[in-house]
Amino acid sequence: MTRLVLIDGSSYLYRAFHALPPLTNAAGEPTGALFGVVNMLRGHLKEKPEHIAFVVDASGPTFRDALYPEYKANRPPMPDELRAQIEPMMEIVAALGIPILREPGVEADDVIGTLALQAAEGGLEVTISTGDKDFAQLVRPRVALVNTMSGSRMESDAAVMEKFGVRADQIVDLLSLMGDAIDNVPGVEKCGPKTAAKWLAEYGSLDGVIAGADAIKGKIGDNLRAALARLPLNRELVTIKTDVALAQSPADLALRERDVEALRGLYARYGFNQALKELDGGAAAGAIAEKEPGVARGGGFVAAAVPASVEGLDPALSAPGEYETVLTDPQLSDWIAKLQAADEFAFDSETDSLDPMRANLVGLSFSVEPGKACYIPLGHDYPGAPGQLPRDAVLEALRPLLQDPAKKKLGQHGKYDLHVLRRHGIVVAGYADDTMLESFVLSAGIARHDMDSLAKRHLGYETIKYEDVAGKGAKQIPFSQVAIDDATRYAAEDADITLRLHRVLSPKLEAEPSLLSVYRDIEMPLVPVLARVEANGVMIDAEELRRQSAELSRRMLAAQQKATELAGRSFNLDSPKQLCALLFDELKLPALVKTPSGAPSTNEEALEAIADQHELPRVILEYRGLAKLRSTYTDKLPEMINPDTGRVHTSYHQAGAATGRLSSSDPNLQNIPIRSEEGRRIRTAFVAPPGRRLVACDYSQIELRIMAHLSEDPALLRAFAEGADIHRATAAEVFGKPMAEVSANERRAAKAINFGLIYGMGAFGLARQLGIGRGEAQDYIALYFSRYPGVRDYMERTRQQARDAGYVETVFGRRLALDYIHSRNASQRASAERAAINAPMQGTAADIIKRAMVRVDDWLADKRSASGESSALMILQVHDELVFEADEAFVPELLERVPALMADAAQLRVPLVVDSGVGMNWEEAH
DNA sequence: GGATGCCCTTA
DNA sequence: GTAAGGGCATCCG
Repeated sequence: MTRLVLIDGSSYLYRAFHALPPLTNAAGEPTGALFGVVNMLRGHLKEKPEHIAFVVDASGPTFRDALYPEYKANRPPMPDELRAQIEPMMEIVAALGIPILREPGVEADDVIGTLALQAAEGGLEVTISTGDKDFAQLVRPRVALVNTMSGSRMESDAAVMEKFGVRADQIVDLLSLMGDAIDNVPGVEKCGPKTAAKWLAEYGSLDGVIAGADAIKGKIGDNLRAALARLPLNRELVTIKTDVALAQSPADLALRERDVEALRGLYARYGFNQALKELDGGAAAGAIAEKEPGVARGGGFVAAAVPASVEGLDPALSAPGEYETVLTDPQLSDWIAKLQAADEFAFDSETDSLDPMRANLVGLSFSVEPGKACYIPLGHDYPGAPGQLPRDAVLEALRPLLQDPAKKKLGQHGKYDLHVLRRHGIVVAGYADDTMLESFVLSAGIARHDMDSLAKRHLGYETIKYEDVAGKGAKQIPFSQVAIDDATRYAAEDADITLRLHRVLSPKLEAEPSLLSVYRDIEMPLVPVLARVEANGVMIDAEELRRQSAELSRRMLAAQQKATELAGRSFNLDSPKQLCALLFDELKLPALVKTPSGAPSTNEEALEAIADQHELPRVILEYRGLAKLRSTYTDKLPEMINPDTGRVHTSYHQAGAATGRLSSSDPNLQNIPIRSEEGRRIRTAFVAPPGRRLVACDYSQIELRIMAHLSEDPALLRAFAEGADIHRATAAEVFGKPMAEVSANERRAAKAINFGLIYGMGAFGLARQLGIGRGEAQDYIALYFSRYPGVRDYMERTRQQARDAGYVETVFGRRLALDYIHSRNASQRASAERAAINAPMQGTAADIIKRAMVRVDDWLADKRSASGESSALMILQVHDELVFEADEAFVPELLERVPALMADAAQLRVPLVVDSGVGMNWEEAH
């Protein structure tokens, strides 16, 4: 069967231009769109189609312009950087031997439509390659659609139905109803793909919908009726023609010989090194290497088109797996023997809950070689479930393996499994590798680290989703109810894929010594430590919180009554929308702040700004503060007490924040209020049990100290060496007076500058923070940099590093990739620059406290009271603070040792200082 | 019931 | 101006 590939050149050029960063070659010529198109073409040529064409729009009007003068009228003019890439693109296409079609007076879409049908009728297999969904209307036998950018492929009515909810022959009607903003074709207001598909399912066709329009209820029905008159025109505009007169027929479109010399020149000129290598080395056509300069920070496009790192992958790593359900003793013995013989094995547990502190074990899976894995069901209890091996006996049989520190184990987010197994009596040792953390260390800032994403990205493998076996939403069933065959496919795959991912990710880490050490020396040792901190949990005085809730309720009610009185009517104080209408429409108060979407904001800043003109804003702020405390904290925390332990157990997410910080959820114990008086009271409910105390140890000004270390600025280093109040010292420098004469206001301004520096601020932000003019803020900043030139140089160095390498690093070598550092969108770019400034400081602080946690945990390990209980437990981490619960008698030893361990967790050019406090509750200890 | 917008809490 | 998680309203399916 001969094949014809029809490439929608214009569509790809535009999409690649917008999807890729503004790459340039050595001469500074823009190459981003070109790069995307060239890789797309090489992908197609790899399939060696016999016939191929690259179709582009000719200049000049077409029949659609005649039909509808506004057609495509709101398209912005082509950017110069894109226009400059068209000629080179045509040269490369020609040199590749691909026929180019450019038909005057006919849009590329119609050329493609006509050729596709002619070819299909002539018996060719046609593939239309485009980023434009409108082409779905052409899908039929022998005509398939492929989008190399999204990686999607539609070759049948069924695929169209799956994507759009209608048949291919209904696509035109669907598009007519939806309209097309890009082409300036207005559809039915508020009618998107879902609504349009629903109507077409009901009425069969556009004509059916038009005829039945009167029966459609609601606002959307009105919208439909308002649009009725233009729907027939829409249909003409969105229909791709299949009968235009063309000079060429499919037979004229044979792929020609490529001009290697011309290609060599072009590739070299535009810096397409990988393509060049393929020309010279004769490597597989279409290969795209991940290491190609520019691609690493190119991000999405290449990864989506052809998963970049899949190239050169051992085929065994992307093949389907063979999975075994272990239901008998001999099978179990077999697998235990395999695990014993393996250097390292992957494991995964299945449970009936996402909360590792409540989950019951339902099954275990293991893998020792790619493609081979087993699932041992232990707790499937649906009616008719096959007999399973007894859970406790299986765990006993596995115990020697799981608890052997010399037996290396591998998982994906294994902290969860460590919890589950510990709660079933197995304390796993030798947990050596975690694919989530491998990915986190390798590509923080550019990738997700969940298994499904990793499998797709690194193996080109589409995993079975949890929803596929257990359903979703209200209909979701617990894993114990999932049929064992389905469970095996899902669960064994998890272990299998984990092992395969490790085979791909591990060598990448080994190749980068600094990343490897972040992974080996910081992240992996932290896993069991975090598991212990989470398992320890914190004791909460639920009664105290309930009292506070009641008190807050009373005050909220009072505020609500006052607000109703002031407004002259009742309204929902929680609704920004109603508030907006009331304050800005009815009461005509000025809307001084806008939300990101452009609506008037009712946030604190906006309300403060109008608080002198009306009493209501102040009352709303009062209500908001109280409501936040109650709903988020005093009501919620008592609900989160684990019934088994009587304590609250947060989850720390180790791959959560791109800078390397931890995040905390369920509940988040890293944002417990402290600034306001009533908020701080919540901390009195974080208590120590009788005979124990809470001890809080926090790093003082750690990020500024890191800034001093990184910038090596003499004045800053000196201030820290002398142990000065850093904000006061900054004020003294900036305002040119002795420390003792710095006013409270000057110190406040200096503090704002110091914080602003850590966040990569500009004059605008500082002005806002201090409530001063931009010019004045700029003067402060200039003054600051004149006193601390080392800091100014460091900031510029960091930006430059981010631009050159596409990433920045912490003191310990952790990297954060900055995808948007070359964005042509100035605000995105500025944002990436601020992140670049902040990440080394925030990230180094995160590295330091992580190292400290491992050391402190190790020190605490054998500290026990006479009764054998731990003398002290690490119970919380809040970015620069560690909280412990300790025997009263052990507190002095803890205070002697822990702050020192924390301070010694890094050797910087300035001392690290750790403050500590002790109390019956967290508020007192702080 | 799920996604999104807005607002607010922390370091 | 950096980094997070989460509650409530609202819109849509």
